[in-house]
Formats: sequence, C-alpha cells, structure tokens
Amino acid sequence: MSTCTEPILRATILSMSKYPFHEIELKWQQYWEENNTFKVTEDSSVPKEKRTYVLDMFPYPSGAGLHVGHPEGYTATDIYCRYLRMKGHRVLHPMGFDSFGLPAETYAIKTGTHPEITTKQNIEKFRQQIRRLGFSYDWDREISTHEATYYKWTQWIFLQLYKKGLAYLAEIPVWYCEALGTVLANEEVIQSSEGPRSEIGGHPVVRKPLRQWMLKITEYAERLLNDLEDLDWPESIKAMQRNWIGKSVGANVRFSLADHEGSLEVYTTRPDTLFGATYMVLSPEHPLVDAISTPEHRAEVQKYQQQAALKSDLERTDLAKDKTGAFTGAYAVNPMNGKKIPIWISDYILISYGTGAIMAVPAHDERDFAFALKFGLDIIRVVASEKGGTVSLPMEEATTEEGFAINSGDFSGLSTQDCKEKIITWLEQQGLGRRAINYKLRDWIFSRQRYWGEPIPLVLTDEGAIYPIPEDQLPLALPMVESYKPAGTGESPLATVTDWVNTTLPDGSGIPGKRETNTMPQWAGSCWYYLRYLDPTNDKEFAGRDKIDYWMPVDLYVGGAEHAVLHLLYARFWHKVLYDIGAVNTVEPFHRLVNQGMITSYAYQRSDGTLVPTDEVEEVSQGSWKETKTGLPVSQVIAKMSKSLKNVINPDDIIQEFGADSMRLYEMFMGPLRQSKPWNTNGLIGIHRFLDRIWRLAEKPIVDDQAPVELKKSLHKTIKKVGEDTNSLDFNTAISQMMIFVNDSYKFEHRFKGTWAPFILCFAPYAPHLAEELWQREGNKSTLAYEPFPDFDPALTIDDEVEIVLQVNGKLRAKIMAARDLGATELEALARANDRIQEYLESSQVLKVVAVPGRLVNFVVKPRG
RNA sequence: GCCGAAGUGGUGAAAUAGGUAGACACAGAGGACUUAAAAUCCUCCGGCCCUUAUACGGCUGUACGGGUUCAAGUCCCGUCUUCGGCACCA
Repeated sequence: MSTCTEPILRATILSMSKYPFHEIELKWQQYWEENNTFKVTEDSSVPKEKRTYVLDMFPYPSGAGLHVGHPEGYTATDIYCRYLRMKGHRVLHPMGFDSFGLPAETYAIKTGTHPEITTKQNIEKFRQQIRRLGFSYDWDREISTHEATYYKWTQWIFLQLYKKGLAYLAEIPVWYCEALGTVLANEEVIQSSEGPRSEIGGHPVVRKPLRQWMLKITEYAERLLNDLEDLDWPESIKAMQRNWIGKSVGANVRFSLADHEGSLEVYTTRPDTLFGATYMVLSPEHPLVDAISTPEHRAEVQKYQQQAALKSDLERTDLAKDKTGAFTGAYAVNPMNGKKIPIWISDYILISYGTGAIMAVPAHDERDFAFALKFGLDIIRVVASEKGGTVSLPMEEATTEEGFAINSGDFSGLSTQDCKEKIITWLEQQGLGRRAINYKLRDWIFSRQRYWGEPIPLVLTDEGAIYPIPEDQLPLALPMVESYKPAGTGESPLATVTDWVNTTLPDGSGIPGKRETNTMPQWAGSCWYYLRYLDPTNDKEFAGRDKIDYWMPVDLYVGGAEHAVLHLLYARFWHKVLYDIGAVNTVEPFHRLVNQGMITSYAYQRSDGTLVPTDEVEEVSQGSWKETKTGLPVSQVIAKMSKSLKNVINPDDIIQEFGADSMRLYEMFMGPLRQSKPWNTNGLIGIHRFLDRIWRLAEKPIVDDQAPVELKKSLHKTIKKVGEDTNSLDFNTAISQMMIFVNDSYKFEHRFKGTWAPFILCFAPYAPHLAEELWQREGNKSTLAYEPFPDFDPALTIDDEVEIVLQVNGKLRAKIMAARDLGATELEALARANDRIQEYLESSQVLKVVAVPGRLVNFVVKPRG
C-alpha cells in the first residue's frame, strides 16, 4: 500500500480504537518515574549469576531526533530486562548520549549557536522520545560524553595510555578532509567510484602529511585477534574484525644489492616461492629509491614518484588496476640462486605495509603477474599442483594455490607448507631472513582538528617537549571560542584561542608552553561509557572498583552492525589497556553481542532501475504499482529509509497514532531481531488490534471458577513459550503465542481468575503500560515490574491426544487422533485399521513400516504382482 | 575477486536431535450484526486438476540441479540470485 492512502488508514484506526493508550501510557510513565521503579543499586546478597548488565548502544543526539531503528534494539533489551527482573535478576540497564560530534559543530559554524546549546536541546528531545516508549532505564545513571564530569575521565584514560607509551606524535600522511576541516581515521574513509570520500557527508578527502596523535592499537593486535575466540558475538562481526586486523604470517628476507652497499628487506607470506622471484618492487616512497636509482633512470623514477604522490588521493586506490611503474636501473641478488634481478618502483606497493618493498613472484601472485606481463619481466614457475609435476609456459594466469616446489634447487619436491618452513630455517641459518608477522591494522589516528571534542590534556614547549597535565588538574575544560571554523591550516579552531593556548608548564616552573589544540575523535567517549554507567557521579575514579567487580562484564550488548570494526574494536582496545593497568576485572568488555537488523522501507523502482519517491506511486491492483505522473508500471523493492524516497517513518507519529505499546510490539513482531526487515504500517494495525482485543477482553466479567482445561493448557503453553522465546530474544514467536492465547480466550464469555492474572504478567515485558493498567484494575496496588514471572505446569503444556499422520510411501493419506505416548505396535495396528490406509494396503505388499509414537506411521509398499 | 548472512504464499514470517510445510499477522474473499458504513465477531484463503458447484480426492510445491533416507525447507555435493563487509595488505 502506498503512503498516499495512509491518512485515511490512520483515521480509520483512530475511530476503531477503544483503548485509551495515551492516557494509560503517560500515566504509567509518570508512575515509574515518580516511584523510581527502575532504579538499581548493588546488593551483595544477589548472587553473581543473577546480576545482569544489559547495554544498548547509546545514540548520538542528532537534530533529527530518534529514528525507527533506535527503538528496535532498545525495545528488545527493554523486554529482556523486564523479563529478567520478573525472574529475580538484578538488572543494570542504563542510557546516555554520545554527545560530542561533528553535526553539532557543523551547525555551530553555520549558525553561530554554541554546540553545547544545540547538544543540550537535542539530548532533551531524545530523552523525551525515549521516555515516551516506556523503557525501563535507570535514569539516575544517565551520562553525556560532552559533560566535563564525564570527559574528565576520558582525558584521564588518555593520560594512562600516554604513560604506557601507547600515545605518540607522528608526522604522517593522513586523510584530510577540506570540507570537514579535519583529519579522518582510515576507518572513517570510504572508497567510492569517484575516489576516497569521508564516511560522514561523502566529501572528498586527500592524503596530507600532518602532525597527529596516534594510539598504538597495533601493539594489541594479537590479543584483539585471539580474544575474539571466547566472545559470544555474531560470527560475521568476528570475521570482520579478524579481517580488519588482517594477520599474516611469513618471513622478512634480505636481498643484497648488486652494485651497491647495503641490502633490501622484503616481507613475503610465500618464502617457498623465493626461487621464482624475478624482480623486486619498491613503494615510490621507499627511502632507498633515491640512493639506488642509476643516473640514466633517475629522471624517469622521479617523474613516477611525483605522479604517484599527486594521484595518491584519487587514482592510486582506483578500481582500474592497470599496473604502472618505473625501473630504477638497479639490481638485487636473489639469495637462493644468485641471479641478478631488476628493481622497480610501483604504486601497487604500499609504504605502510610490511617493509614497503616486495620480491615479485609473477608466476604465483596475480598482481606481480600483471606487472610482469605489462613490462615484459621474467616469469618462473616454482610451484606445481602435483608432486614431481611439470608445468608449461606461457601461463594464462598466476597460480596462487599451494602445491609442491619445483625449480627450487634442493627444496624441489617439498610441499608448500614444508618448503616454507625449510626455507625460513635456511634463511635464518644464513642470516638472510627471519620469521615475521604482519597486520593490516594500523595505529589509530587519535586527533581531530575540531572544537567539539575532548581537549587532549597535554602542554608542549617550543622545543617539542611534552608535559601531561597532572591528573588532579583534570578536567581540562573546553574553552569558549569566537568562531568554530577550523583555522584552515589544518589546525583546530582552538588554535585561535590564544589565552587558552598559551599557558605555563604544569610542573610549576613557570616556563611558557602551548596547549595541544587537537581534540579527540568521537570514538573516544564511547570507548568506555559502559564503565561510567556503573558509577556515574564518582569524582575520585572513573568508576569504583567494587561497582566494576559487581557488574562487569556486560552480559548483553545490542546495537547496529555498522559499528563492527570502529567502536567495537576501539572499545575492546581501551578495555584491555585498563585491564593491563589493573583498573578493570575482565579482558573483554562485552561478553555477548547481538546486532539488530536494519529497519528498511519499501520503495518503487522504474524499469530502468531508478527509484521513485513513495508519494508519487499508486497501487493499481494487488502487487502492482504505477508511477502516478507517467502511468508507467513500477515494481516494489526494499530500500533504506531516506528523505528523498519519502519513506522515512517517524516514531513520534507512530506513538501519537497507535501508542508506544503498539510501536514496541510491532517492531518485535516484524521478524527476527537480528534480521533486517521492511516497515509496513499495515502490519502495525494487526498489532494494535491485538492490544485492543486484550483491552476488550478485560471488559468481560471475571469469575472465580476453574478455567476450562483447554484454556488452562493454552495459558501454560503460552507461559512456557513466552519465557523461552524471551530468553532467546525470539520476540516475534513469543508474540504469536500470546495472540493464540487471546484468540482462545475469546471463545469464552468470561474471564477466569486463574488464567487472567498470569497472562497479564506474561505480556507485561512486551506491552508494559497496558499490562500495568490491567494489573491495577485487578486490584493490585503497585507496579508489576518485580512480580515473579508466572510458572508453568509442564503437564499442562502437553496434549494427551495428538494427531498422528498416516503415510503410504511417504505421502500423507490420513490423519487419526491417538494418545501421545501410544507405542509403535499399537500405532501400527490403529493405522492398519484405518479405511483409507486399508485401500492402499489391499493392492500392495508392505515392505516396511515406520511408526514414530506421537508423530506418524509410514507404510513402505510396492504394488503386488 | 575474497569473507559473511540469506533465498519459504499476494506480503511480514513460522516450522531444523530429518517426521502433517505455511503457525501468528497483514492484504483478499464470503457471512453475521447494522437503516447504512466503520468497527467488531465468525468462516475460507500456496498452485494446478477432478467436480455443475460443493464434499471427497489427486498431482505439485520451501531459489535451481543432483544425492543420502521409509521420510528432506531441514543433511551432503554443485549452480544461481540478493544483501552486508573487505578489496592491490605481498
């Protein structure tokens, strides 16, 4: 259904709705707030396994307000927390705001409004929206990363990193974004068809050497990789992190130069192919290039270097993988066979990986193969697929598979694995090389040339000496500024605040110094916020150790998959550093991670593949649509919500028209939590109807009589399934089961005391407002939030009589009712007695009978005669 | 190209120690109530065929092609498609 009909739809729903959801929801939200219903404290009598920390990824408070994606994860954790409380758990469930960030600053540049003001307003709006959904957060623990009481400790942690030598200054080529006026981390730059772009805003970025603070995350690469093993995380996220860390094992090998002093070191993962190295390639930035280039080739080499530097921002990572390069005129010596091999430079070799130089084995590496082909370099095969195999030339393409060494002197015949080991050992004995490990992971560029971030608490002298600000002088507050515009020189707007920048050294010597003007990236605040929730007002420590020991690690962390390698890797890194200095009790912060799927929306596509905004389409008949303007048919597709497609759903509108309980339930009923799924307002109506049916059910008179056994059974099956499914976060099927119970209840004129109260408690985690209201109407005086979740009687969840399927050759021929536990022999007898089955058996010979009690009987037959 | 996830009615989806495919819901059809409409309640609802129509029944069906099994959405082999991530990392 296209949205053009939605106003009518909504009017319809409003007129049909009997239950006063607004009144009820506001009433109970106020009750929870006034009674501090969800405030949680540490009680040492609660056993460790009943203390549960359930965490949501906190939002960046943008001006746009809450998106439908936010309530999805938040509802899931809220249902889970409410369920756990009813199961006797002590639950820590906090919320806060990731409130430093670019959009507030961009807005400040445009309007002159201080980011603090807009941030405050946005937080207020977000808080209202989140409260209106009835989530059971302990709001006393709310934190915002931009507040000095919070970033004091972000700065403190930075100083710990600095003290451990994990923070350092470097003048390195970094991604610089003119439009954003700042440097970006590798992870914040995406490759588009037009070249590299900033992830935020899609602005062009260029590589530029600038002075930056770096964090040595690479020092933790191995642990970040290994410790993934024990985490209960989605395999896909673990894979993405492994891939990002990009560990490879190989060897560094030294090649001596033919006509020069010194040598050239390369990194290779295939030392077994050393005999096939027919040339070498250096990165254009490699320090040896100038020294070894011969006079005849120098001009060409320099020209290539300049080209590479110029195009580095665009074409160097271009999709067109046509190889380019220049010959230096110099030669190296292959240590295995003493052959002289030419040294080239090419931009397909990155200065930042390995040693910035490679030995090229064109026969067994695709890139080297393409390069050799283009420049007519030798290709020697040194790996055959079979032992003792021979190979033919020319090759069509490089063979990268493992096999057995050939043309490799004494090493010929060895398997790839074996050969690697033997060659490395040999190199080590000769002093020509050693085992080596490399990671794709780079150190984290930790500074931003922005205003709206945590100031880095350091003072520098003119000579470049660095003085950390003493911990007892933190926080180093962000000063007020006149202009939020970056200085334009690659420096932050803070550089223009001279009376802040110019200070004296913190050692009390009175010697003048300058403050660091870079600020921290947005990721800094979110690296440790889960720890601050534990003890949000502590001004002596970032969090009391007793609180950390009480709650950590986070038992369940729910959020979007878009943070797979950024936030989640950085937070793990900081946590490990804190662990190493003895500040936290676990090596990993988040034990279990669940990614909610994205909520998408419908869009419409023309035959040429272009998309049409939803409001320019109408439905012709079921399942077919046309573009209103042209009358041409369009097809329905699933797309991300976007303003341009006019298919963005605003949670405020949904709550206004259907209520928070409907919104919560619908987002859970749409499909499995982890799966992405399209929003369909029609589906919401079904949920709203369900809640309305509960409301009207409550109007039926209630009696003390025993409920009929079939209703009791329905209830106990419901309690069982809702409990199990809530526990495993399968909310959609839990809701289905509750619908079945309500449908069953409608078969009776009355409600029954024995089934009604347990049912209210059963759905309370899902639609808490409605449940509280109905609970109160039954005469209860206080919240049901801590009432025990009802128990089920296993005997009542099993049907004594079940349908048994009768099959002949695996095909369904009849169904009979039989006792669930009836034995195979008796079942077979019953089946043989069945008329329909007799018809089939009369003309056939029974070869085999499979009888499964409680399930089926299958006769395997063949025609007689 | 590599890694990961997934393909089930008109739609969102259920069901995997292998055992009735489509629970629940939306949309649709029919009926009850109503002066009428909405709302509500009840019934039907994968496709094809048989049948005047029904009932009964038959065939077929979980992306496609094979296989294992008394029995496959579920297990195995191969192929295709979609989505997400990475992409000259030697």
